[in-house]
Amino acid sequence: MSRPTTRIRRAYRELLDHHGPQYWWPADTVFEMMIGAVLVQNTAWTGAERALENLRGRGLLEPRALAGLSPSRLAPVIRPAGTHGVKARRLLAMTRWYVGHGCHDGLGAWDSAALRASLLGVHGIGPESADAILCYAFDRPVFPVDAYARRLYRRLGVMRGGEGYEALRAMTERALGRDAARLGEWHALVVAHGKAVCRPRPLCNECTLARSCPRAGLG
DNA sequence: ACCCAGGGTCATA
DNA sequence: TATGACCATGGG
Repeated sequence: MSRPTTRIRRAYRELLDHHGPQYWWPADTVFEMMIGAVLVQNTAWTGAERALENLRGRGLLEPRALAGLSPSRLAPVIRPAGTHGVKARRLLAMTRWYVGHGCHDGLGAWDSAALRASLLGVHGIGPESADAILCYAFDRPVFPVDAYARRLYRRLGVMRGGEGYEALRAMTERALGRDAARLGEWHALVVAHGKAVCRPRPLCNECTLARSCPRAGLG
């Protein structure tokens, strides 16, 4: 039995070899990435992407433009992302925060801990969204722990059972190093693997981590 | 007709 | 702190 850090490093190598670089996060600007992080919550990326295109077509990927909208005007625009009522409020809260703190230039100088704490104070931004934003938009070395990561870690045997979000995040950052690009790549690979293996059935037969899928019937 | 998807908030015990 | 209801569309 190897140590958790060793297993995670080995899995990283396997998934990178098998799936290749994922080139995440798909966004042209910091603000667009942040919008995507909210839109994709508990939703397939295809829906978030449609909502994003609707926003783009109306010039609403500009913070100032978006900030001028009411929730009831914004909601129908992002409808394909699902839960559009709550997401409209969340996007506006996040936009107010972003503009109010000087956008990217004003926020870039903050240290990671302060930036994280501030993000968590925004309505609609929880641990995973905050860490995704830190990692992909602000290039900070943090790992966003999602449902796919929990499933994979369980099957890799690096979890005993009730580890919380912070424990898994710390474990991963210890295993892969405090490197934003590497942690971001790992998060993307974990999602790619989860989607390939778990839906609708194992599509990823040659992947040696196929047994990490709870629905694969392999354990 | 289900089940789920790159979560988070809020109320309740 | 720990569950559970709720949000809501689109694809399998």
